[in-house]
Formats: sequence, structure tokens, C-alpha cells
Amino acid sequence: MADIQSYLSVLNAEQKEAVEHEGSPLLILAGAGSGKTRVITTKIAYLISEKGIPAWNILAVTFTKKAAKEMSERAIKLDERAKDAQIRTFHSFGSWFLRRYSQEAGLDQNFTVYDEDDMLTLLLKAVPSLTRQAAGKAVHKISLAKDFCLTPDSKELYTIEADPDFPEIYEAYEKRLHSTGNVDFGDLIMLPVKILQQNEKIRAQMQYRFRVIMVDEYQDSNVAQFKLLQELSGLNEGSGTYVCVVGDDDQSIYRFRGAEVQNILNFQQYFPGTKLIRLERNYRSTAQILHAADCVVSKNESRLGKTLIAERGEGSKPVLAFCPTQEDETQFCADLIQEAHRQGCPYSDWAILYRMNAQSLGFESEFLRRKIPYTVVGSLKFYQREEIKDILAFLALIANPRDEIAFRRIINKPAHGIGEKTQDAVVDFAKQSLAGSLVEAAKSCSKTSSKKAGAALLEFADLMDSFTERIGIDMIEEAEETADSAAAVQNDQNAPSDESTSRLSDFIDEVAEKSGLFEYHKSQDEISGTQKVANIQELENNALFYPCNRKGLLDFLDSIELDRSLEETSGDATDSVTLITLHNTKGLEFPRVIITGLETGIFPRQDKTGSDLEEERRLFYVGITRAKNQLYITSCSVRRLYGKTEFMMPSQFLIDAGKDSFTVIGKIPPAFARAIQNNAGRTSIDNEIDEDLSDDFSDGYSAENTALSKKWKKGVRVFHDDYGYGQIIEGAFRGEEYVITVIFENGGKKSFIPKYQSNNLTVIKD
DNA sequence: CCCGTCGTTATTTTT
DNA sequence: TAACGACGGG
Repeated sequence: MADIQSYLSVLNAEQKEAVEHEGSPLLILAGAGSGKTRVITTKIAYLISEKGIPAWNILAVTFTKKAAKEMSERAIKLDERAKDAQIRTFHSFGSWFLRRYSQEAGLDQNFTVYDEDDMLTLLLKAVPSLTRQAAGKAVHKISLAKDFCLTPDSKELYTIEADPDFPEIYEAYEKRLHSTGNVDFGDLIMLPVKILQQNEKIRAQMQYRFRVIMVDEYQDSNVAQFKLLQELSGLNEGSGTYVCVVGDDDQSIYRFRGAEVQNILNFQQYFPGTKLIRLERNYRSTAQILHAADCVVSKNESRLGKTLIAERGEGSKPVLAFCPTQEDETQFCADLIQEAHRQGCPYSDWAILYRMNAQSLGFESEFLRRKIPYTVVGSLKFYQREEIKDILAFLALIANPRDEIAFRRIINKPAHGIGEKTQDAVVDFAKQSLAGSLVEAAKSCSKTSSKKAGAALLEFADLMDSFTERIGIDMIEEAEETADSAAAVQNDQNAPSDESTSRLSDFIDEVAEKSGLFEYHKSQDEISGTQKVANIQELENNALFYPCNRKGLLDFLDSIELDRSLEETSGDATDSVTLITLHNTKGLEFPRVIITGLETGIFPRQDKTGSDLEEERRLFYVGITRAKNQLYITSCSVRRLYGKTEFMMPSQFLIDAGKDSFTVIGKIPPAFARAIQNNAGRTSIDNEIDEDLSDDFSDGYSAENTALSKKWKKGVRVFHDDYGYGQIIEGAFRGEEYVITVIFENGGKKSFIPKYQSNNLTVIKD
């Protein structure tokens, strides 16, 4: 292990200052690519080796498991003792806390975590009168309420959902959830906060335990997480805990999920005496790219403000490509990538970024055709696949026989003739009973149910009993700090041995086999050519290093539940283009980046205004700052959206960036050309659309278009399948397309291209 | 209980 | 457009 001083010596002045700072709360404003992970990890090592702080007194929280893992590994590289530090995600910390204080939380010690799907199922059972849609909406609101630490009886609940029925719905959901002994994601943060607030002794324990607390990606923390930090650090009690948060207000992009930018904007007010350090030297992107990024984000009003300084030279100007159609967009991207590949640039240098997952489709089919290898990141997640959820439900029910959702999921899969009515009876029975075990309830109900269902219930209960016996009934011992932090890491070498010679993976295999789920999904594979069995085996692989006992099972379920992004294609390090949503790119970087679909209505989305619009703009900023060497941006004039062909306007974000930021290729849409000239003070190019632009750009249109312009001329009455009756108020050529604008009787105004039949628009003949 | 057909509905989503 | 859920007939 090299001397800590040598690690300090590679830092720049600000980074060094941040590492060595002590004595007051610290807010590090770390711009994109400014080496913030290096600062945090060095700081951890520094505190241990130079300041003599025991590693177990250090708590570092991140948002993703990936980030936690990276942070832990890098810190350990700097100082081995860092392995004893608690480096976790917020949620895994909550899970650790709740298991430790499950009694105080009123939870089953073997609780598992319900995801959004499970929440929906649960809510539909708790409030059967809700439609699926209404329940989905309510689930979202409940999650949001928990993000803000609001309970059903909170006065401010209306700020989340104004519907007067909502508190009642939320209440019913909570009651039902509580009877399962499980938690949802929101609880992992909210319950620890409640316990800490109410229980002085536990609060004191925690404050004694953690002398140093660091939070990464602080800009994306929500209110509940802020309160957790507040309680853990003893903010109001002068506990002397050292708090250091790192974040970038310009990269806050999860407000829709409860992230509260105010947390970072007002950090200095909440934590008096805070020292602020800005990391503004960017070691990732070239100056031209950073310039564009800065032009964009500086249009936002609510920000602390910082300017990135390029440390890597000028580089080449970002390219802005206007494409007539989305097919041209895919061609453009594919051409770029193939041409670069011919010149020796690996596919993996490229990432294609988009706003919506649906946008990946076009690229996928074109890349398939051209044999360009690609990897789609994050669209369908491993954990939420049917077969995986099935197996996990079985395991969850073994861990906690009160798990209603898990029970319902697998009790009749494959079909044994146990219908919904029988299920309801079992659940009701379990609720009446003291222990609430659904397995025991199944036994009891088998007597009163129909012959077929009764036999199936008994068989099921026997199966469950044999599994439970196999996994052992020993409660998880208070295996303190030693084991559990390490056990969460999969490759823990100590785990498998012990008394349990068998591995959890074998047990899961047995569960899959005996439950009939293996057989069931195998036949599904044969029918529809899916990969379900392979996925189950992949799941088993992940359980290889967990011991086959209760603790191993719980640790495994925890790691799965809390890591929904289970690395997809694990082994293959193939050279491929990355297709990814803008949100998913946070923390990543690529030598060459293409941001696609810069069109009003897509990016930014139509309904975004005010602070929502600012968040979209930050998302664009995040996208731009992923690029190291080359950045391309595309914008289409025509796009097929939800089965309709729509005329698109370029995104106003392009105006924010300013034309001088780009090398422009393709035909500049005239409205955009004007807007960009009048850049100053203009916030929306919508103003420009109203002007008649046809005169300047009427050359070169075809006879076909001439005919169209006669049929679809100003004043003609039309009917649209969705919008109803309307009148054409304008017919004009925009570039090569003849475009009409229609005002509908319901007051809406829309533009169409009559050339495309799929507009669902017809001329009304008088 | 399984399968086909019709109708509806489309963000982003660390955990 | 496409994908998924709800519903009804075998």
C-alpha cells in the first residue's frame, strides 16, 4: 500500500482542500467529470490513516449499488482498513437498520421489500374498488408521499395528492402492507427516520456509531433522505458528527421521483457554518463540448452556479444534424458509427442517448440489419421478469410466510385449480390467526375448500414445509458489523463454508424444480422461444456464494431486491454500441456520444414548463457532459409517434446552446433558423411557428406537393379522428414538406403533413 | 382454464 | 404502431 501522501499529491488544489477539510460540515459542488469519486475515496482513506478515525465509524451512502461498489473498492485500494467502513446505498442502509431494529419497526425480522408491481397488487386487494389505472396512480403517489416522509394522517398530504379519498386509500394500503410484515422501498427510508425521531436511545447509538457521514449524488436525495441524514448526524443535538455531501445541482434529474434540489441548494442553511468547495476542473470532455454544456445549463435560473474549466484542450465542435425523418436519423447514426469503425474506432466508443425507451427500436432494427453490435441498457430489467419474480416470490414466502403478494403470485402457478376465491379465503384466515402464516392457513383452509383446491393446498403447504425445514428455522443472529457488510458483497469467500455444505443456488434449483415453475417456464420457452429457463439459471448463478441457510437466503433476497439493475449480460465483453436513455447515463462517460430526438414534444416533453423544464434542461446537460471527445446531436422534422406521423419542431434547448456551439449539417428548419438568430431573450420557438415561412423555402417541391396544397388550403374544413372538426388556418411549405395548421372546435391547434395518410385527417366536402 | 380478439394507451424511474 | 390488458367463448 502506497503512502497516503502520494495519493494526495495527484490531486489538484481544490480536491486536496476537500480531502483535508475538517471541523465543519462540508458541501462539495462537484461538476461533471471533476473527479469527485476520487475525492470521496481519498477522503475516506485519509480519515482512516491520517486522522486515526476507525473505519467502522464512517458511513458513506450513494444511490446506486454500482456506485457503492466502486466507491468501496477504490477506497480499499487506498487503505485496506476501509473495508470496515459502511459504504452502502441509502436503501441498503435502511434495510440494515430495519433488520437490526425490526422489533421497534413492527416488522417481521425476515421481511422482504415490495417493489412497485407488488405495491399495485397489494393496493388492488386493499381497496378493490379502485380501477387498475387509479391504483397505479395511487401507488405512485404513495411512493411519493413516503419520499416526503408523509404518513396517511399528515396534514400536508394534499400537496402530493389533492383527492380527498387519497388519505383513506393510503391508510388502507399501509394496513394491508403491515399485515404482511414487509416493507416497500419508501419504508426503507421513512421508517428509520420515524424510529430515530421517536427513540432517543437508538438515535444516540447511531450518533455514537457514525462519526463521519458522507453522501454522494446529494442533489438527488429526497426529503426523507435528508431527514435521515439529519437524525443520523444529530444536526440539532450538537453531536459533532462530521457531515460531507457531494453533489452537482446541475445534474439533478430525479425530481419526478421525489428528489428535492432544495436539499443541496439550501444545504448551507440547514447545516450552519458549512464550508463550500467547488470542483470545477473537468478532466473528461474537450472545451468545445463543455462550452455547449455551459450555454445550455446557464439558462437555468435556480442553480448555485459554477463554470467548468476544460483541462483537455479544445477538441472539435459538437455536430448538430437536422434530419428530415427519423429514418434519416437512424441512417445518420449508423453511417457515422460504421465509417468510424472502418477507421479503427471500436463500437464501444459510441453511445446513443434518447429520452424515451421506445426510441431505441428504430436503432435496434437498423443496427441488426447492418450487423452493428449493440447493447440496450436498462429497458427490460432482469428482476422484473416474470420467471425471476416467480422464483423470488417462492423464496420470499419461505423467508416470511406472511407475504401475501408472494403467496398470491405462486400459489396457483402452474395452475392447480386454486382460484382467487380460495386465495382470498386463505389470506383472510391467516389474518385472523395469531402468527398470520399463509402456509398454516392453507392447511386449515384445505378442509373447508373444494376437494380439488383442498388437495392442492395441502400439497402446497407440504412443499413449503419441506423447504422451510431445509433452509432451517434459526433466526438471524445479531451478526453485527463483521459479517453483514461483507456478506452483501457477492464474492465473499468466507460465506459458503460454515456448517452448510450446500449452496443456496442448489436450493433455488430445487425450489424451481419441485414447485413446477421450472417445467412451467420451460414449456413457455418452447412455445414462444423465450429465455426464461436461462434466466432462472442466471439467477441461480448469482446465489452461488450464499450459504444455504436462513441468513444466506435473506442476504440474497436483500441483494436482489436492492439491486434491481443486476448486470445483464455478465460475461461478454463484446465490442458494442450502447443504446441508453438519458437518465441512465448518469455517472457514465463515452468517447463519442450521439444525443437523438432534440425535438419539442420529445425533449423537452410537451407538458414541461417552469422548474420541470429546468429539470429537462439539466437532463440535456447531463447528456452533453457524458461525451469525452465527440458529440453529435440530431433533430428530426418528421417523426412517427404513437402510430401517427407528426411534424416536429426542433428543441428549444438547441436555441439555448446557440448556433455557435455547433457545426450544423442538414437543412436548417426555417423557423429554427430565425429563432436562433433572435436567440437573445427568446425562450420558446413556438412564437416563430405562427409566421408564414413558406415564401423563403418554396423551391424544389414536387408536383405532388402542389396538388396537396390545392386540396388542403387555408379555410378548408376538416375532420380528425381524435380531435374532431376543425378548419385549416394555414397551409405552407416548410422545407420540402407541405404543412397545414388546423384549429379544432375544441380549441386545440395542431400541425399536419397531409402527404402522410396516417394523420387520420379528412377533408369535409360541403 | 386456456386461448383468441378487441380496445386502450403510450415518459423518464438510482432503490 | 405495438404491446399489453380485459373480456368472452370453447
